[in-house]
Amino acid sequence: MSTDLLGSLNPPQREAVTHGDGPLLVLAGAGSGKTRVITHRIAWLVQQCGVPVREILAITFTNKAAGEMRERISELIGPQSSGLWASTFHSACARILRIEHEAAGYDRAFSIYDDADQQRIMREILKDENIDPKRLTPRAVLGRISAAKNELLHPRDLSEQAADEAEQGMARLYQRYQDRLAANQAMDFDDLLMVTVEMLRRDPVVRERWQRRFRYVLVDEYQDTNHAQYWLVRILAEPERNVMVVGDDDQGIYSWRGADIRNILEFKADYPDAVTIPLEQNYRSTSTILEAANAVVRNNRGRHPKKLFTDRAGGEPVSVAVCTDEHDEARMVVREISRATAEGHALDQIAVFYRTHAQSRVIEDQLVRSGISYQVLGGPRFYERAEVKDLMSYLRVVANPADREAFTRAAGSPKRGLGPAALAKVAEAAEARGVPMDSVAREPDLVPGLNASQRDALLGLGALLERLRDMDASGSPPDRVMERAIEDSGLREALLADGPAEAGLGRLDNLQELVGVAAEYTARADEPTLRGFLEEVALVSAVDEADDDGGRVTLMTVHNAKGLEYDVVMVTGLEEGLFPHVRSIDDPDGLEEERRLCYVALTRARERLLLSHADSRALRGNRMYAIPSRFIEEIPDEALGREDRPPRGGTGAGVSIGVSPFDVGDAVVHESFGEGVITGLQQKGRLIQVRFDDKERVLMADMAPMRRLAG
DNA sequence: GCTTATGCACTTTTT
DNA sequence: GTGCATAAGC
Repeated sequence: MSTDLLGSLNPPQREAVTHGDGPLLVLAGAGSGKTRVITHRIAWLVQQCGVPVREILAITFTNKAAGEMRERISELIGPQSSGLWASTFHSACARILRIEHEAAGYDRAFSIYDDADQQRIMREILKDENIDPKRLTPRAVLGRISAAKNELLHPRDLSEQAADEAEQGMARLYQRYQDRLAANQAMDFDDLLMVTVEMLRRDPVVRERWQRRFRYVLVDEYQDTNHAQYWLVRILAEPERNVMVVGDDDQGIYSWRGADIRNILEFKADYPDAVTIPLEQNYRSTSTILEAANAVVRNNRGRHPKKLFTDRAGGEPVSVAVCTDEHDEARMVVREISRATAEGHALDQIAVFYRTHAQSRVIEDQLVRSGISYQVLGGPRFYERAEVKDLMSYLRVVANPADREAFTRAAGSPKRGLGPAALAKVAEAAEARGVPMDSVAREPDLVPGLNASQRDALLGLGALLERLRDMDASGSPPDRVMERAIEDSGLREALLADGPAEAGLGRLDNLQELVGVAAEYTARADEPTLRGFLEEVALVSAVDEADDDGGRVTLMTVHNAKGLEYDVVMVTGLEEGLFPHVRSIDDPDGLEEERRLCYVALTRARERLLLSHADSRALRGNRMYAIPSRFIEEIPDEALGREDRPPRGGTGAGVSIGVSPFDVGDAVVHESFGEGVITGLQQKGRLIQVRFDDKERVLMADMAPMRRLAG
């Protein structure tokens, strides 16, 4: 068996798999078989070292990756693999917290709040604080709170560090937000990590229990871990230090989410005796694709120098499509998909990438017209659909009576005459008595100021929730509870009654699908519970929702593409200001992250890589002129299969056009936008920012129909 | 309380 | 061009 386990591995892979105890850092380049190394190492630990499967914790970036890992390990070691913990950081923490909820200070049935829940709460807090939501958006505040949590900072820490009034205010908003979550027995995504880490730090009994439990910790995509995740790994691995981290500093693309690339760059400092093993042989891409990707990322400083190689010599040249605008680009995408399928590539082996979600619509339009079936990752998600959230809110409040957000949503849908004003009264009455909203609902006479029909509606809702809770308590599976909720709440009736029949039916189908998901969960789980189901649903990611056997082309942002691979990859919108994005273009670190993002995109391709850019693109309603991304310039001509670049648009790309005729402060007049003032130059004057009456635009210096005003 | 109309902000990336 | 939030009307 051991020969089987190692036979398919190259020497460095084998070294990583058979590494003894102690810290191990695997620097795994793109496509170097890191998943293989992790799965085989787990099998090795179990079979050769006699490590019980339940003592291994494997952390992956998505639930889908975790599922695939479990599958592959099961192929290696058989049914005992079912005892393995392979999950994301967030899922692992949620699971630990359900068990240790008392030590953590939460109900066992705590709710997990998603982005929409967070926004709603923050909007209300800002309103209550009389803060103009235009001056300070809920999103911005939540971003700051998230950053603080990732650094394991509490409101009081923020308050102590505050340098001015504004920061003091932020600390206050953070505190109010936490109070609100606590009142609902709820955690947001960041809390899952932070609460777990703090519990482990605070409580030696709990800490030792989990340290003994997980004697081996393996972490994938380590370059994208944040401070909280870093500490979680460090604490769990502390006594025995059997920690293996796998990552690639060239693929760190989540710094904006608190990921700290230093975690991987400084692993050796944390664990001086760590063994470092580089995996540099790429098994995925042709050498041409690899050459292009390497050439781009080589322009970054502050990275582990490495040289990926492959023995898949040659391959098709990387091609660059120059399009007139985004519609032209979309048609090109369709043509290339048709060409690839005609040449024998399956649709599910073709992917289209873009920097921002907004770019997907135009491409989707063309795909629909051509009848090519596709899926969009991270678009409007199933679990974010209104009717799905409505149904989920019934289940959430059944599982966690303290969850007022869920109660409020359930009460409002379907319409039963309970509006915001009435529900505020219910919340107030619940607050005053210190009981959940639905126990107030069962005694509506306690709520002052309601009319008779509202009291009836509340009574009915309270009774329904009680029935559903009884079902759950007596062991009815989640899908049965759900069916009852759809019927008795009137959701079904409301969906059938309102709007065009097809729309209502479509939404009802979504609810049926949700019931199906629950039934599937019930069949699969060891101990199916409503709580367990809700948790699973709360933690699904965009990539988890993808299906890869549908025979469809997949569209996604480059961020979503991490860890995936396709025969044919198209990277669209490679334009200055879009990719690299304007928001990072003037910041050296931001620009390097954009470049890593580009590296991730290019290295997803196995056989064929197509890049495209458009001369003009409609953005936020107005049309912008664009020049090709510098990342295209960074790809050597040989990889593009040509000695000379084709001439384009008068001036050759990559050729300096000399001194811009415009300078900051110049007054100008544009053929269609009228008079304006130059406010900035980018790209050595090739791009100019102009402030017109209505808004600021970025134009190409040598193409815009514009001249300086004399004077 | 609910439905419809208008305006305005949106677009970086997400567990 | 869109979707969302607030405002006005029923």
